[in-house]
Amino acid sequence: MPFKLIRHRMTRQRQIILEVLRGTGVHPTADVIYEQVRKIMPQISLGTVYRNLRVLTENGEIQELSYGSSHSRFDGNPSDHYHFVCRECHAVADVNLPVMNKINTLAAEAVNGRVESHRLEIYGLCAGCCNNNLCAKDPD
Amino acid sequence: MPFKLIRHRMTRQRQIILEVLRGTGVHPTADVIYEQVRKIMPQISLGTVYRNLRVLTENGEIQELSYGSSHSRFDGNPSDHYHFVCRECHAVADVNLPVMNKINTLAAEAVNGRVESHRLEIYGLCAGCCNNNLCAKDPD
DNA sequence: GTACGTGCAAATATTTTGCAGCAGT
DNA sequence: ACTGCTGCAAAATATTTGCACGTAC
Repeated sequence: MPFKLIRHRMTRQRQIILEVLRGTGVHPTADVIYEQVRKIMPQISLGTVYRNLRVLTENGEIQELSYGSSHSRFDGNPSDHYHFVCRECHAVADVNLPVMNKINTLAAEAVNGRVESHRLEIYGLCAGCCNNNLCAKDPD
Repeated sequence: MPFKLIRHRMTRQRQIILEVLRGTGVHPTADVIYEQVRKIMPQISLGTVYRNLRVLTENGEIQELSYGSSHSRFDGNPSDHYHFVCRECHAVADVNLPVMNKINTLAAEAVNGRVESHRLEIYGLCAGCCNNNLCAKDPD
């Protein structure tokens, strides 16, 4: 038997992590999630947060986003959608733009292999950073 | 004077790193670049490779790509283009698809702030992994 | 009862940085 | 000569993991 079916359990830790992620509009990093969850369950460990984020991602209940280099961010909304990333404060927000399935069709002609999905990120300045006079200047 | 102009020097190390990046079709990680450069200049240090990758990225001479979580990859082609990422072997390849500027226009209407650019990644199975019978199965 | 999950702490992996001497312009 | 750059090694960051005990099912 090459594959073993793991029967995941819904522990209190996993449940709280999921609730925190679903209840926030920002797309927090693992340690921000850790801090949030600790307010509800102070004894949780960071390792548990990472393990659960992995399990939830593999289950398709949340999604992992990685922009810039360093740390990952997580999104409690598992459905396919696009993101906006602020080049100044690095905030990540959902973009209210329909998913363009046509991109997969177009890409399939240009790629040697099988196209399954795509990921689109919009970059720029968020409203907050824009108001800090940054929008007066040209982009770097 | 809030900004200081740094006058970068073209050292032999920087030059070799740039040549290695421009001479490869793959999009290598920092330590792969390090190994390549060491064949030409064995005494170079990993810290120098990281410092130069940063400077070159800031200068717009190369670009940094980050998919999945862990390590960054670098692309010796600084012009705007899209990438294909294999979900199995994580190889990254250029996609021969024109840049769709219209996406910025569309996004500008859906975003609160200033849209400057976008990044598009196509996901799927590369030709090699496809041939390993993986294309017979449905995606996970 | 079984075996997945947890907290803790140590281990990994990746990237950054302080420092004294080196080298591009 | 000025100041950025280098190699080295240590530090900082982010994430993973071994282990013994705990708990969902």
